[in-house]
Amino acid sequence: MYFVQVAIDVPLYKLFEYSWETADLTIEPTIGLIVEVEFGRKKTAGIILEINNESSIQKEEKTYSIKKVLNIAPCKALETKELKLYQFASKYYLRPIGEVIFSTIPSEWKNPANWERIKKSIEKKDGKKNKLGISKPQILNFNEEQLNAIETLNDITSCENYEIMLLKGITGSGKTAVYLEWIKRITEDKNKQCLILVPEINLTPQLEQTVKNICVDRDVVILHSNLTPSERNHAWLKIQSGSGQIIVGTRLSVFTPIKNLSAIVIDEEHDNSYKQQDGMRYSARDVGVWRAANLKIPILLCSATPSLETWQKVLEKKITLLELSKRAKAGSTIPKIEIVDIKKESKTANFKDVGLTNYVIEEIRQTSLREKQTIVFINRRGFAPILSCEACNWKSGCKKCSTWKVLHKKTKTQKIATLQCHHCGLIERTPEACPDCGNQDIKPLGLGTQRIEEGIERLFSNLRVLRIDTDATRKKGEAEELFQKVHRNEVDIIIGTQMLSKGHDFSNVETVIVIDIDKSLYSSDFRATEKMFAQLVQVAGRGGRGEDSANSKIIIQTEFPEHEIFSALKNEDIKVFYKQLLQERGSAHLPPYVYQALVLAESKNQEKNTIALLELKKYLEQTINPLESCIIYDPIPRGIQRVGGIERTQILIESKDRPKLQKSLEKGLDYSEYLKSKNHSMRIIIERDPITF
DNA sequence: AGCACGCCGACT
DNA sequence: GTCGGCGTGCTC
Repeated sequence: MYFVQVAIDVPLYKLFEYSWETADLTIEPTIGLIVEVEFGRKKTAGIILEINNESSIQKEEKTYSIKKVLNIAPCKALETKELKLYQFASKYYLRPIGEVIFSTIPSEWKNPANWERIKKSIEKKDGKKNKLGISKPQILNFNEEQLNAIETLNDITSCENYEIMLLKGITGSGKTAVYLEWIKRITEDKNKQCLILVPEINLTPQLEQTVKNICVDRDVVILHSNLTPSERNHAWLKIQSGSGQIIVGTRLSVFTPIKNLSAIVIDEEHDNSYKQQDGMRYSARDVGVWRAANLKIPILLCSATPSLETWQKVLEKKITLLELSKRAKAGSTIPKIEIVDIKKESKTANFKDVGLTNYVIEEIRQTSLREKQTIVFINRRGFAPILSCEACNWKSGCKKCSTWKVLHKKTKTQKIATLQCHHCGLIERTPEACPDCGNQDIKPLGLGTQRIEEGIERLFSNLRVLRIDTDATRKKGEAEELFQKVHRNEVDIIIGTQMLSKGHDFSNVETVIVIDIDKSLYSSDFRATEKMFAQLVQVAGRGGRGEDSANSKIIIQTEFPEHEIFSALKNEDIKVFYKQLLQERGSAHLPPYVYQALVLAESKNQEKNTIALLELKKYLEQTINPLESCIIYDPIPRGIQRVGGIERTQILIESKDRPKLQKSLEKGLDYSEYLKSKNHSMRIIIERDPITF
C-alpha cells in the first residue's frame, strides 16, 4: 500500500493525498499516471506526482483510495520530461501545477466518466487504415542562400545538442521551405518527431498542405483549439505513440507530450499571439526554448522581424544567426516604399470621407488598369470607432468598459446597424438619434474597414471590392474561402485588418496601401514602434510576390513622414534600426535589459484594488532584501481601466536578475492569497514578461 | 474553479 | 409559509 500525491485541476497550490491499494489495482503506482479520484462530491481526473509509503495526513478521517486508472496506452501516463516542463511552467508563471497540466490535456479526459467511450472510439479509429495522403512530392529549387542555411541547420543538428538558432529572412525569402527541408531531413529517421509552432489558426490550413507536399510520407498532425474532441484525442494518441512525426500547432501545442521530440520550429517568433493573455499567461516561444534546452535538441526561431529579446541574444552570440536576404521566387522583388504626407492632403473631400489621399486613389486606379490587385490595410474593424453627437458632445462610450462602442453598419450577415464594444462583447442597436439630446444628426468619427469598403465601392464602382476582417470571417472556413477568392483573382481591391498580413502569398497583389497608423507611432507602449515595424514589414511583404512585380509598391499614409520607422523600412538591412531600438531600451532600463512582471488586481472597486496592491508593495519592500534589486512601482490603472464592469489595477515589478524577480514574485503570490481572502471577489493575477500594460 | 451550506427577500 | 439570491468556506 502506498500514499500518492495527486495534482487536480483546481486553482490551489497543493496536492491531494490518496491511498493506493496495490492488491486491488493489480499494478504498482507510477509518477505521471492519470487516475480517477473522488474529490469533494465529484469524481475527477488527477495526476500522480509523488509516491510515499506513509500518509502525511494526521487526521483520523476517512482516507480515500484510488479505484481506477486511465488505461489508454500510450496516453495513460505523462512522462518525466513532460512533467518537468509542466513543473517549470508552474513555477515560472506562478500557477498551480494541476491547472498547468490539465489545461494541456484534452478537456474530455478530465471526466473519468468519458474514459471508456474515448478508449472505444480510439480503438475503432485505430482499426481503420491510416490514410497517408499520397500527395505529389514537391521538388523545391533553392537559391544559394537557402542552401547555405539548410546546410548549416543540418550541420548543427548532427551535433545532437541544444542549440538555439534564428532564421532571419525578408518576407518572401522562403523561410518556410528552408525549415521544412530541415524538418524533412530530421524526420527521415522514423523515430524522430518535430514540432512546428505557428501563430494563428488562420495560417494553418495552407501550411498543412505545404508541409505535406514537402515532407511526403510523414504523418502530419495539426493541433489547434478548433479541433473537435475526437480529432483532438486522436491527434494526442498519434503524437504520444510517436507515429505523428510532424506536429503543426498553435501556442498550446508547446505543452503537448511528444514521444521523441527532436527539433522545434517557431515560425514568426516575434508574433504576439504566442503570448497567452489569460489563465496561465505564458509565452509559447519562451516555453519552447526552455523545452528544447531541457531535451537538448535544436530550436529554430523564424522571422523577418525578430523580437528585440531574440535579437539581443543574437548580438550576445547566444543565438546562431542564419540569414536570407533575397526573395526566393524568380522575378519577385522587394516592393518600393512610399510615404505620403497627409498633412498636405487632409483637406480633400475624399480624404475626409474615406481617409485616402488623391494620390493613393490614383495609384489604386493605375494598379487596376494593369489588372493587378490592391490591398488596403487598416487595423480597425467596423465602420467607425466612435459615434458622436455634434450638438451635445455625446459619444458612444460603453457603460461597462472604459472604451468606445464601435459602429458596425448592416451587412449581408448582420441585418441592422449596431454599436459594439470590442472588449466586453456588448452589441446593441444603433440609436436613431442622440440618446442625450435627441439630435437626429449623430456622426461616425474615424475609420474602420467597413467605411473604407463603402468609400472604395463608391469611388470604384466598376471594380470588385472585398473586405477581409473578423466580421467577414466569422464562420468556419469562411476566411479560407475569402483568401481563395483573392488567389483566384476574383477581386481587385482587398480591404482588411492584420489577419490579411499573415502568411498568405498573393501573387497578383501589386499595391499595398497602409492607413491610420499614426496613433501607434507615438504611443505610450514602449513596444509600439517594434510592433508597428513588424506589422508594416509583414503587410509590405504581401506585395510584389508575383513574377512581374516591377511596379509593386507600398504606400503608407502618415502625418509623421520623418519618423525613424519609415527610414528603417526603406533600409534593406534592419540591423541598424534594431541597434538603435536596443540602445533606447537599454538607456531607458526597459526589456530586454530588465525582466518585468505585473501584479494585476481586478474587482468592481478601483479604490480597493489600489489599497490591496499598495499593501502588497509595502509587504514586498519590507520582506525582500533591498539588495535583491527589485523595483516595485506604485499601483496604476491598466491601459484599459474597466472591462465588463471590472476595474483593473496593476503594479509593475522589475529586476535585472531573473532569479531575484522569481523570489519576490513567489513571496507576492503567497501574500496575494491572503489579500484575496481579505478582499472578497478580488482577483489577483501575476503576469510574467507582460506585453500589454 | 465548482459545489454546498447558510441566512434574508418576493411569490403560490 | 417556501423558492432562490449569491456570500463564504472547503476540497485528500
